[in-house]
Amino acid sequence: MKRSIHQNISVDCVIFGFDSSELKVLLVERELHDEKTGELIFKDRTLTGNHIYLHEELESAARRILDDLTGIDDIYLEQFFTFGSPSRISKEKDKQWIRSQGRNPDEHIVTVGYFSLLDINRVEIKHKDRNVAWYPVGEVGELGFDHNEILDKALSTLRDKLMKEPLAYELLPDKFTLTQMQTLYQAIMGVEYDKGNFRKKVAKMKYLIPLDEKIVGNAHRPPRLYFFSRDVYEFTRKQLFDFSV
Amino acid sequence: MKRSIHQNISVDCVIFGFDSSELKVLLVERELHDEKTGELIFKDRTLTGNHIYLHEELESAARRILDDLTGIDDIYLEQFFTFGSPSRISKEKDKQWIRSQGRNPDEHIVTVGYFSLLDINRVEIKHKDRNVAWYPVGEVGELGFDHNEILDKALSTLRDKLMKEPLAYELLPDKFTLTQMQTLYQAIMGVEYDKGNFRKKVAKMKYLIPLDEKIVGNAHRPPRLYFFSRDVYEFTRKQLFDFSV
DNA sequence: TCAAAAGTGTTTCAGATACACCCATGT
DNA sequence: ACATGGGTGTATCTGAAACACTTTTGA
Repeated sequence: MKRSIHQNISVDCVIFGFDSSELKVLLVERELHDEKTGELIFKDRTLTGNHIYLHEELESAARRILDDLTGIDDIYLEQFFTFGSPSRISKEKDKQWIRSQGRNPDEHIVTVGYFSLLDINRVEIKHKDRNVAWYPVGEVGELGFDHNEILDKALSTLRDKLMKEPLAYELLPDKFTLTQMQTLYQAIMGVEYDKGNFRKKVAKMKYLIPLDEKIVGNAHRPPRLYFFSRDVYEFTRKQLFDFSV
Repeated sequence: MKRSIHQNISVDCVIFGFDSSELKVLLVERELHDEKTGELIFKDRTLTGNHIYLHEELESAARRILDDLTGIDDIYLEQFFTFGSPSRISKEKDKQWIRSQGRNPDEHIVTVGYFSLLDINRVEIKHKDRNVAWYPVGEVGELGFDHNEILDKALSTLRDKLMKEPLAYELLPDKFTLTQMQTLYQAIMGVEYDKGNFRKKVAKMKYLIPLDEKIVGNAHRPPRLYFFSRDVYEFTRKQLFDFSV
């Protein structure tokens, strides 16, 4: 069965990953070749996105894209902003690209931005027909369409949320060390934290549970592993809520 | 010149106002009458919204709605979420209503939510063909479509933003007293604040500038008037930014 | 002169910050 | 034994919160 799509509505996904030192984003390579000569006209990168189907939930459309790309279906996902400027497609190369896809570059397409967080090591990126790779968020260069703007907005939303919710575990392995976690916070927030104070804060978060396991073979004192307990988190959140005012 | 519209994309505006004691929202009355008998089938309220034009900025579409309704064109406006569930139009009366407008209730319409803040006394609501009125946010009842959900999301976004930015002045008259401001915060946040502590905080906000003017005739000690200086605000924000790590 | 709202000052307490120090491991 | 990152403890400072108090007006 073939489903019809919304011509004017798409979803773009900003997929963040963390590789133990840097925050990275998943980008798709875009190459335009001359139809006749096969000569390369340009080569750059874009976020991953797609049109939504008629009668499809926005979030489902985003999950569909993520699943296609990563094969994982339980990824953290969050809508952050909708971009609908008519000048979203204004650069000449974007128009060329759209024409090469048999589509009309003068269409006015509104796109709903989602960002997702995942442990970079969980994923074996599916190549399919296009090249997909991780890029440090600070070194993405000029992306296609308005995707630099979309990435920036995703990043600032991520920073805001990270200050309010313990999202770090979404980007880290199931078991992680506090140094990994601190590095992650520093990479995303762009600031340095005091080790002692950072750990004191974590100690107050009862949903970050220390294990007896340790990592050995580091040529240093082996660090303790922690994991995030969703149960405890939900429970303490409810408690907080109940007693507020 | 007639502009074509996007069939599947609309903008909904949650317009907040404050009347010196309560937070209110602007709603449009919706009445459906039987075509033949003229008998009233139902009567309820909805937010204000409309389809966007092809090649129109989302924010412009929202401003167009606001301007039509209030005649004011410099209103604070902020996108907060996009609603695209295919079940947005599922209640029978919503379908009836849409049919009565000559439209198809099975269309899948994605709507971008904006909320705006304005001094309730600035506005002389234009009636046009429909009844428009202010309702306390806690007493809106069951709205049409998914508009209760949209209103809730707008409210929680407003609360979040109010904790980070001095938005209060958007809802207050140009000159306002600190008691008015405190009442506003309490109305929106749903908590009580200590008078002394509230004023201490305000004293630290250099962009809230006390005037020599006072309001007389209150049968009490006349309160001092304050106003919000955007210039000072921008300046101190930049300063803060410059010195942050 | 009294009621009521405007406005100020003081004390206390929790949490943030800075920073010094000890611990465990591989080389 | 020592370098290095892991991990803990303590002193200080800031700001939030609680609350008592004074001031100014109209009635």
